[in-house]
Amino acid sequence: MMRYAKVAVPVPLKTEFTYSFDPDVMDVKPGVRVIVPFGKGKGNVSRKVQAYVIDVLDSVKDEKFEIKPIIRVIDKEPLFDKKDYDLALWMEKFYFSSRGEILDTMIPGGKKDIVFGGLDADEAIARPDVVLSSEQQNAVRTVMDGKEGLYYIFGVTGSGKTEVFLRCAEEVIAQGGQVIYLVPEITLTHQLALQVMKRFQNNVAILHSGLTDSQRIAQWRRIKRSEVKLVIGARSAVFAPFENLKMIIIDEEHENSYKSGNAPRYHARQVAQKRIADCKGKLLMGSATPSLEAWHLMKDPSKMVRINLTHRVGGGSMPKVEIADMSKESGIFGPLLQEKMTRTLAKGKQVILFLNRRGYSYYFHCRSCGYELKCPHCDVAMTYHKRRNMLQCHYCGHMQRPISRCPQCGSNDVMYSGFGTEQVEQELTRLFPLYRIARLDTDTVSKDRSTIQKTLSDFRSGEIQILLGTQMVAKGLNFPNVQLVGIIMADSGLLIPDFRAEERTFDLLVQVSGRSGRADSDGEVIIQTRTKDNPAITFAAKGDVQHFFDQELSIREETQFPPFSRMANIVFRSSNAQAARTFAQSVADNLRQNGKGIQVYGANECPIEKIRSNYRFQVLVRSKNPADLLSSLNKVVSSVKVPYNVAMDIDVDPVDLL
DNA sequence: AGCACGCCGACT
DNA sequence: GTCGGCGTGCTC
Repeated sequence: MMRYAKVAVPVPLKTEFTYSFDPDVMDVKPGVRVIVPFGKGKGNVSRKVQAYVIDVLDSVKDEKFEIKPIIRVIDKEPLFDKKDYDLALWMEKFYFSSRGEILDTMIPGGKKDIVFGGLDADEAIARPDVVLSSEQQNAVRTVMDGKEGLYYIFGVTGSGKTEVFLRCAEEVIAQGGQVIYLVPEITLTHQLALQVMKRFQNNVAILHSGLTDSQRIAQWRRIKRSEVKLVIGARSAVFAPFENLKMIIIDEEHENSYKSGNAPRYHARQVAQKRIADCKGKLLMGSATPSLEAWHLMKDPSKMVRINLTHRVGGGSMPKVEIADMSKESGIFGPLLQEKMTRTLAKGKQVILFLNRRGYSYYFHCRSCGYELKCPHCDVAMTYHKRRNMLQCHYCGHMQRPISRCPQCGSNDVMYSGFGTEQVEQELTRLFPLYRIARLDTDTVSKDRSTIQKTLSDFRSGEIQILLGTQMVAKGLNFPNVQLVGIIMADSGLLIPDFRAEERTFDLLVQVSGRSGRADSDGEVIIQTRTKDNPAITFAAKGDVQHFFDQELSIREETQFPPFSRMANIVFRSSNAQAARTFAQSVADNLRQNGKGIQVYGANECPIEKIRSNYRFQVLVRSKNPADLLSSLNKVVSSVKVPYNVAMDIDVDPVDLL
């Protein structure tokens, strides 16, 4: 007798599909993965996809479609249970994704996080015998003796948050609980993994990017069988299927990598909150620069308990920060930074330089007709890479030969302007010919992974004196001999049309500054900027984190931006601009008419109007009440029919609006 | 999403 | 004449 299985397929369809199987031949039960034929495939044969078994039925009412048989069963034992599935359903409602795609994200072996990493850990995992400062001890006690709920370790860079996290984890485990420890993608390295492994021995499972699918599944099973008590991993580790979960730790809570950029656009912090509420556990987060969402919650201790760590533990103190006004300068290095570099290097100390742009130069611009060169597929300027002698689009990767005359009017009066790390490196070799310089950005690293480790160990040993890089040098580095950090262009992120531009700039400045003076009291930071009065810059220079966040928070309150409202960004994309615009407009109208308690903006072009030859429009929806936002979106989304040539992507709680 | 089918333009 | 562009439809 045939039986039937309801399965979820990893496609953006919110329906479950029914397949048949012979129970004498196959052991199909809820929670296992199966391979099923699905839709049309190459050469008229259905394509085979991995699907997730939700339910098993004895009979099925007469359906008008053909029921195909399951091809094979992948797992002997279930990989997910009712609780995991319930979480998937919660996410389906919350993030407007499909259960199939969500399960595919939750469970290893499906879609994997594309992770790029390899830096040293910020605060090397201390030996367990290390003596905690009284602040740290107090932090551990506050968390462990408190009741279930949300806790935040707000501590300056280098204040020993990691050690507090690990002590709390140890205590929870000692009490029989299980712990998930989330770190930003970039932090999860072999080194950190080894150290955590040493400390927690065989009680730990590490979900990192280097694992193969089968290794990931093996780790997942160990978690499910409670063979381990601690999981450490990036964003998706928040789904680790512990039966007795009691604590989730989120290190560097403000990091954007906790928000997924595609398919189920979930935020790990949000999912963590949900899981913690369900299991009555504790959510422990920490950062030197909290997200405004967290900062807002901390204002009310009944919602989130804030614990301050005010001192550096490595013997260093906070660096002295100076702003260098570049509004009247034309070069890359102003006199102040150049002079400080000369002095620092002469003392035998090291320098880190930060610039958030790679490549050689940015804008190709014709001075006679005003033409600006853009990528043919994207609404983005092409970047010139000198070593490769190529123009490259940093969005789609398109490359073309550089040009020397204007393609529009033929004039030779053209120029490239704006500089990136490649040009800075060239300038450095000219200015400081006696020192060894290394550049760390995706261009120098993508070649192979070992270069990054080599560069860092050469820097640590002092063989390299100047380390120049993008985001990659902004966080996670802890080099005691670094006494000067130079931020070459602090305002580069402020021009982006996004309500979080200042918050992000501030975070970055504080984090980069934190690389200086880790081991002594003479650390210095020079912030070069053309907008010296911007609050993100002035507050970062003063190291005044609290006042910046308070001020930013009151602006958000006045303007009713998050965290004082909830937002969704609906993006419509199509190779046919008119189709995208028309449909976006109709959804916007529909929302205005049928939504309740929401504000609707648009439809408008996205700030980046075109990416990969897709024209993009957006509708922004916002509400004071998250339930109104979700129900309005739900009502409209389920009633509209998305045209076949338009893709609609709903991003709830977006981290950027580009 | 991913793929096939089917109908119109410009090319070895 | 065919190759291939993208508009349309469907997935148990």
